Amino acid sequence: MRDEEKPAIRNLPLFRTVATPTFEGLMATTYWQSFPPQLELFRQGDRPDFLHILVEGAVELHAEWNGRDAVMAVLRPVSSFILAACIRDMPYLMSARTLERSRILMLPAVDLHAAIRRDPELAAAVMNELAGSYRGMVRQAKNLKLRTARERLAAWLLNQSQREGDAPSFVLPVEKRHLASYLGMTPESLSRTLAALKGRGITLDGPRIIIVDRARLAQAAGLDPLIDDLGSEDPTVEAMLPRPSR
Amino acid sequence: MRDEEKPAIRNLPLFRTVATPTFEGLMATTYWQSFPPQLELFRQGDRPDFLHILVEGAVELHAEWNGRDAVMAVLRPVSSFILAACIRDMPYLMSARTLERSRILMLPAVDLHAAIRRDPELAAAVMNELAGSYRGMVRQAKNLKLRTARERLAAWLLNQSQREGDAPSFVLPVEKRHLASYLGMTPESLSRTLAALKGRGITLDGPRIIIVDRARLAQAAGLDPLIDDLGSEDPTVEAMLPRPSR
DNA sequence: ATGCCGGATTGATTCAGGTCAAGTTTCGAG
DNA sequence: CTCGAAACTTGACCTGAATCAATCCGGCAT
Repeated sequence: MRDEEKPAIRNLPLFRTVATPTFEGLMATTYWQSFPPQLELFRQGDRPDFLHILVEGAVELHAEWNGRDAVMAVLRPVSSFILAACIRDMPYLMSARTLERSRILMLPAVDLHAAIRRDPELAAAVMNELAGSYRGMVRQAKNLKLRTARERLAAWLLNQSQREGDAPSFVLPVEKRHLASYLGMTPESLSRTLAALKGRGITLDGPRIIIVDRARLAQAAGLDPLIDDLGSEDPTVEAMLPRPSR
Repeated sequence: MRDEEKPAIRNLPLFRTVATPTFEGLMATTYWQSFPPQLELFRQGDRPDFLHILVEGAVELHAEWNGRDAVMAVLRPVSSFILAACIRDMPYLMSARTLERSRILMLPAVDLHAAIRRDPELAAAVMNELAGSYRGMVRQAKNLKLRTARERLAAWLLNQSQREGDAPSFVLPVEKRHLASYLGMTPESLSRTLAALKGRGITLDGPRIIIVDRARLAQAAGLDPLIDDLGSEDPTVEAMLPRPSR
C-alpha cells in the first residue's frame, strides 16, 4: 500500500467514519492488483471473494444475457464495488472489465465480514453504502421506465457537466458506444439523438460537448432530484462517473 | 399488536435472527394503521418517518415523472418496505398506495435506528436486507435493459407460477394494467403480448393463465438465475409479489 | 506519408411498442 | 336484475429506436 493513496481510500464513505485501528487492520489484509485495459476482472455468476477498490484507471460493470450486453455502470477512482455481493456472499449479477490500465486494491470478503462484526461503526457505514446503492439503482430504473432516450441523454449531459463543476463544456469521459449502452440505446441512436439535441442547447465538437443554453437543455431533460440528484446520495457504485478523475 | 400475526412478523428476514428483547422492544414502539383501497400512503419526495410493515392487503410502489407513472413493485404480506430511505433518512424515491384494504405496522425510524445501534445482530439483518434489495433492483434493471417486453412477460409468468408452487395455472394477482406498468409496457401491449404467447405455451381464460407447455414458455423467456432467481435472494421489497398471500 | 482499423456518423428500412379509437366484458352499486 | 363505469380487448395507425449498410474520420503502425 502506497502512502500517497491511503488518504483517498480512507475518505471513501465506507471507511471515512470508522476508527483508525479498524481501517488499518483492514488495509493490512489487502493486496494490489494491476490490470491492462480491456481485461475481464470477473464475470457475472462468479463467487465474490474480494471487495474491490478502484484506485487508478476505470472499470465498467456490465450485464450479459442471451448474447446481448448492457453497461450498468462506469466507475472512476476512488470507488469500492460489488459490496452487496460480498455482504450476501452470492454470485455477482454483473461482470466487470477495465476500460483503462487500472490499479485495484483487493480486500478479502472474509476479512471485511470479520471487521464488520467487530466494529459497529463500519457496519453503519456499510448500511449507508448499501442503502445508497439501492437508491441509485431505483433512480436508474426510474430513468429507464419513465424517460425516453432523448430525455435520458439530456439529463446525463447536464449531470456530467455538473460533476465537472458546472463546466459549460467537457469531453465525454468514455467512448460513445459505452455511453450509449449505459443509457440503454445503440451507438447509432446516440449519434442521432446527440445531433437532435443540437437544436436544444448544445453544440458538438467530436467528443466534446458544449452546453450553450443550459435552461433549454434542462427543459429537454426534465431534471428531477428524485431521479438525477448527485451529491447528496452516495454515488460509489451506481452512478456513471461519480466524480471527475481529479 | 395482535398475537396471531406476531410470528409472521418475527419471521421477516429483518427480524428472524435478532434477539427476542430487541424484537419485543421494537414492537413496543410500533402502532397499527388501517387503510382503504387506493389510498396514497406517501408520495415520493416525502420524508421517511416510519419503516412500514405490510401485514394484510397489498401495496404498490410506483414512481412518477413528468405526468408519467410506472409501477416499481407490488408488495404482499408480510413485507417490510422503504428500509433504505429510513436508513439514509432521505426522501422517498417512490410513492406508495394501497391496492386493497390493508393493515400496516408503523415502526418509527428513530426507534429503528436506536435498535440498530444497540443490536449488531439487527444491524447484520439490515445489511442483508439492503444488499438483497439492491440486488433485486439490479435484476430489474437488467430485465429492462436486456429483454424485450415479450421476454419479460414470459419470464414473469414462469416466476409467478413458481411462486405459487409450480402451479400449472393461476389467476393474475393484480389488475393487468398494473402488471403492464410493472413490466414496462402499456395495457394494450400486455394484452397483445399475452395473446402472442398463446402460441408459445400458454392458454388464457380471462385473468387466469394456464401454462400448457412450460418448456416452450421458458424458451420464449430465456430464464436466467442472474435475472429471475427467486428464493435465494431476499425478495422483501424488490420482487413483484414475493409469495402467495397464503 | 500511406494505409489500416476501429469507432463514429449518416442514410434507408424495419420493427417493437405506443397511441388513439371503438367495441366488449366484468363487476359492483342500487 | 339492471345499469353504468372501469377494465380489458381489438383494430388501425404512428413513432421512437433498432437494424443493416455504407461511408467517414482519426490515430497509429509501418
